[in-house]
Amino acid sequence: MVKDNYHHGNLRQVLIETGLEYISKFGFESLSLRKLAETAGVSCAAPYAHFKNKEELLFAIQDYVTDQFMNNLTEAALNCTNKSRLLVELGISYVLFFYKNPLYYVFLFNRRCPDLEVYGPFLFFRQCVIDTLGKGVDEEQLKYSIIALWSMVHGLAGLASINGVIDPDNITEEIEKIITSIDIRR
Amino acid sequence: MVKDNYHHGNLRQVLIETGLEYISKFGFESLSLRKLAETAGVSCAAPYAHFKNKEELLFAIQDYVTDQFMNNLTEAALNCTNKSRLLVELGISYVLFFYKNPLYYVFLFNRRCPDLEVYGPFLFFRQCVIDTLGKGVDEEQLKYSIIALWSMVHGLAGLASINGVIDPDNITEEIEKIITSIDIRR
DNA sequence: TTAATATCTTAACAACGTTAAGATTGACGA
DNA sequence: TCGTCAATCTTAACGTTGTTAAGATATTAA
Repeated sequence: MVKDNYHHGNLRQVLIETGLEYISKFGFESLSLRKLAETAGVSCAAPYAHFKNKEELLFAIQDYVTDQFMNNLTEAALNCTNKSRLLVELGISYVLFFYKNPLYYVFLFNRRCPDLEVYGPFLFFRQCVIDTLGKGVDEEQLKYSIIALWSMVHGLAGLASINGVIDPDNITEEIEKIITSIDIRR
Repeated sequence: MVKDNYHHGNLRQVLIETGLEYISKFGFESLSLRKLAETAGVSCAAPYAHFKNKEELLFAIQDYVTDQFMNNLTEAALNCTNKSRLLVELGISYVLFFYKNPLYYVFLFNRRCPDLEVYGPFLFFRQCVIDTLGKGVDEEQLKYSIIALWSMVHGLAGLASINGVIDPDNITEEIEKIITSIDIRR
């Protein structure tokens, strides 16, 4: 049995992208390497030429989604002309990303625990908070405020898809009202 | 092969408890029904007399942990004599529960999406917020504030075990400083 | 005592992740 | 152009898993 193309040519990227497609629909727990290989038109052992095992493919997909997430955040910051609204826009963008793809949430945050000082989305969020609050806040207090703000946005991102948390007809406005209902203690 | 006790006698509860023990150590994803059955000294098909399938056992364990979590919250509220500290104590208790058992977090919140109006821990948290803030806040504003506060505590619970978020030598104090660094907008 | 029911065992099935051994392809230097 | 070598893929097999069917054993209740 000889195929005209013995080599797939782009298997690694195809596995990542079709894998992600599956995860966004059904979650990463039920993803099967064999089915993924079959979908790509390749034998069940072929993926092992590109990934050590299933977990390493999942890590690659995780990095892929993290990039998308990060781009989402930076874009929101760039599109924000009114500096006083930076944190609000950033928060909305953060929550919306996972509201649109609830299954990404666990996949991104609760598989490979990211190290805080290397984790891009957090570093970017922190810098935005620092830029916004300026020099008006005590440095130690600022440290805790950053974690608190991040926790709020991050928590809302995880809860947003729960029935009753956000009105589906007013998503963006609802998120903004929630986010702006708390204030930094000075 | 005849055992003196053909019937295990307490298999259902044993499966729940040893299952939970495993989950707290290794997470629910790698839990195996067969190994669980073997540990209980029973054949691999025996659990199916008590649970329709593996998922239903996991749901039962989830309910079991949710009860523990709920008891944790109500106890914290009962032990709080100073009414002005109710929300702080509740938040600390909330975060600590998952700081001690990080693997419970995904297991509780991101498998079977709880309905907000039936979910005990949220209902209790909401009532505490209402009791604390009293009549001083606009009713619609209160709705969003509750979600914001819950998001913050809930988010922190998920992030707390990430390296760098909380100083391990000062856990309770750190959590309090983070929680109290934001305020409700009135 | 007997019949019904709950609980368990044995045996088997398909699907899964993974590995070993070997085939095919493409790239590159002699 | 040829031969080598690494990258990529296939085939075949292994052990583990969740699940089911058929039947055995214990418990309960009439």
